[in-house]
Amino acid sequence: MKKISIADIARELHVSKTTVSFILNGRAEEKRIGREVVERVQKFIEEVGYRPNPLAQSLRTGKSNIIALMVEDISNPFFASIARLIEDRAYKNGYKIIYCSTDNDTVKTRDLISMFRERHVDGYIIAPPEGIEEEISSLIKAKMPVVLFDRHLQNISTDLVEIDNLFSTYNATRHLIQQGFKKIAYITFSSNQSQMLARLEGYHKALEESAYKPFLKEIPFNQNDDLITAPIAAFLKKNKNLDAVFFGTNHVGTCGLMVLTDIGIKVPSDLAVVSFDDYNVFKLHSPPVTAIAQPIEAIADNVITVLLNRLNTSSQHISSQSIILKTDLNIRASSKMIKS
Amino acid sequence: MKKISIADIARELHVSKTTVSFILNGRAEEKRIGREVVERVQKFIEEVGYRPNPLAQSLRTGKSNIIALMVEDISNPFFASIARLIEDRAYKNGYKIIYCSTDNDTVKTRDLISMFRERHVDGYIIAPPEGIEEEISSLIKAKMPVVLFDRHLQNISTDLVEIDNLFSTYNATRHLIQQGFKKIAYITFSSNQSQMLARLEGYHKALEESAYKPFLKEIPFNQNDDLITAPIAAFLKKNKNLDAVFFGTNHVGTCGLMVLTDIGIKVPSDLAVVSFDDYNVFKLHSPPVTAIAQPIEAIADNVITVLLNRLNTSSQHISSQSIILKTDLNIRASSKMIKS
DNA sequence: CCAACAATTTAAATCGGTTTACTGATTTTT
DNA sequence: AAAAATCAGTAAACCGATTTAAATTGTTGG
Repeated sequence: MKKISIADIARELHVSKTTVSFILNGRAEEKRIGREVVERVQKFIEEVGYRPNPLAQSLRTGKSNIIALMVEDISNPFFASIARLIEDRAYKNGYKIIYCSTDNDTVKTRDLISMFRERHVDGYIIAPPEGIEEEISSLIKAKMPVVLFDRHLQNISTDLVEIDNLFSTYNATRHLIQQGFKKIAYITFSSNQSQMLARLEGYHKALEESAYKPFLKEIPFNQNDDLITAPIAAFLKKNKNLDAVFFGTNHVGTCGLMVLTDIGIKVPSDLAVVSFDDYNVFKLHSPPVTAIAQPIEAIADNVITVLLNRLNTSSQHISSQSIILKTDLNIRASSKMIKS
Repeated sequence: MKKISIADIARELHVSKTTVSFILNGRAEEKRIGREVVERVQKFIEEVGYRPNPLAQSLRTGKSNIIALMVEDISNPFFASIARLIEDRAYKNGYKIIYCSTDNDTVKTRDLISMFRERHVDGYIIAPPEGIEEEISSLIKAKMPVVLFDRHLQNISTDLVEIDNLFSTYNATRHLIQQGFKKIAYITFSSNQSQMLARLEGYHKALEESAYKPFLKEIPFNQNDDLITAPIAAFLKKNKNLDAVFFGTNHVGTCGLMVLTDIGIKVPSDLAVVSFDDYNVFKLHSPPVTAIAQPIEAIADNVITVLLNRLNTSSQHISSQSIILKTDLNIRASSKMIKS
């Protein structure tokens, strides 16, 4: 019992492939296929459970019903959660997701994009690393739907879903200041990605307003936790007089907490902590850690909605939109610190 | 500058498509294509940066260079981490990953498998929900490489990578008993999946050896945290005399910790805690929580190695293998509890 | 009765590769 | 010198759909 093809159906029912194809694609009316023929074909298709070969379809039409999802690292809970939500919506709309982790690696990302192009994926959802402006531009020029999220690229105008990074860190830093903290460090990955720059700027802005001195530690991006904890530990040991520390991403945040636990610094009595992104780790930490919660559901929802709209051709010529979402500052460290 | 096809090359160089195809596929030698021709073609291909259309290739050959990865939930850190490691190896070997979350939903999984079949994916990596024995059998019968992991299915003989679940919980429960705990509860998802049954059995076995009474709470599988925390809270309130609780999965574990925090039960002074799976949440909890660590890297590594071997046709007829990996019991709760 | 037109239906081209089966020329074997 | 084998390469079929352009058949008006 081999797979049955459109030709088999045509032969069996003594009609042409063309007729069957038209019926399959709902163009029977338009193509004035007779009532009786349509019914016969549909009945037969139903009976044998025929499903067209998507590869052949893709080859002919250029559409693959596949969406490429490119994130920094699928094992990062932020991206994993978003991937999950996007996946659900995509499948419900007849699209599959083919994903990959870019590691913020420009060369790798370039390769991946060109592979996806070859495979004729229908659309792209990308948290772009720096330096791939050209490839993205090229995709856009080729009329490919591209939705960026989490960060944007200079001079690239395409659909975008982001959060208000600058305000988020500004606001959280101000919160620390209002709590009486003065020596507030900011520890983050060194990166020129838009969201990272904006976050850093928010921190600086808040400090400047109070004329406080910044304590900045930038760590090279890496997947290996040891290469993150080590510099954090070194930094904290060198700056023992800090009274608060702000972690710029969830990954840095968890690594940071590990260091604090390790070297026996108590939160928040010894050192107040705030982190970007809000996860179980921060909620369950005792006492719980204040964190900036990104609206994961809203981000995923907007991303996939925008992309699906583009794919439905209806909104082909609508100019690209930028959606900026708000974050929540979940204030948790209960014990307010009073510096003498 | 449109995409260039094999026909274009043939025309340009005054050779046949066949010749070009043979050269592309490294069969020039075998097909006795002349040195000079091979070089001319290769040079041209290099120059124009020609890459064959994978869709056309797939259509003809039936191979897609795509691996389907079906997990319970990609946003679960256990699966996300494994996905990440698998992804790396797959891409390095010229395969792409198309993934989906099954939600342990039989119907959904069935649909997904049939979609993947239509798309002619080359191999499957599956953490199977119950009730899809038939589909898996059918895949195997069709000579599709299938690697199951995390759990297995009754009467299905295919490659498998698992951990020693029974021993893991047995061992951890014994550890609790040795610490002097007597009323040890086990909270888990209600499930007939092999790994869940084995874990439960390990717990029971250890208790029986000491003739202790089991306290079991099974919660319906769900993605929604509220539907997990609520029953846990209810259970704990009903059984105030417990002195230890064992969480059967990382998800139940994190939800469990939330409940404990919520209702103000101190770990481990009020209640000792052990969880299956070891994550930041448990490491960073203060005091840190004892947990069973699955060897994520080893699991991913074995899974993809086995699959890649199968795909390399060489090991076509080698009978299927089951790999059972060991876990680590990371003992953390320092304060030993002395019951009077 | 024939042209014009509409209503159905279809042959054939196409997408871009791979593979089978074959050709024509040269060389070796018998 | 005829037959067989080797060499170098190619035409055409094929994978399974979509789509264009055209062919049939039936109807109507002049």
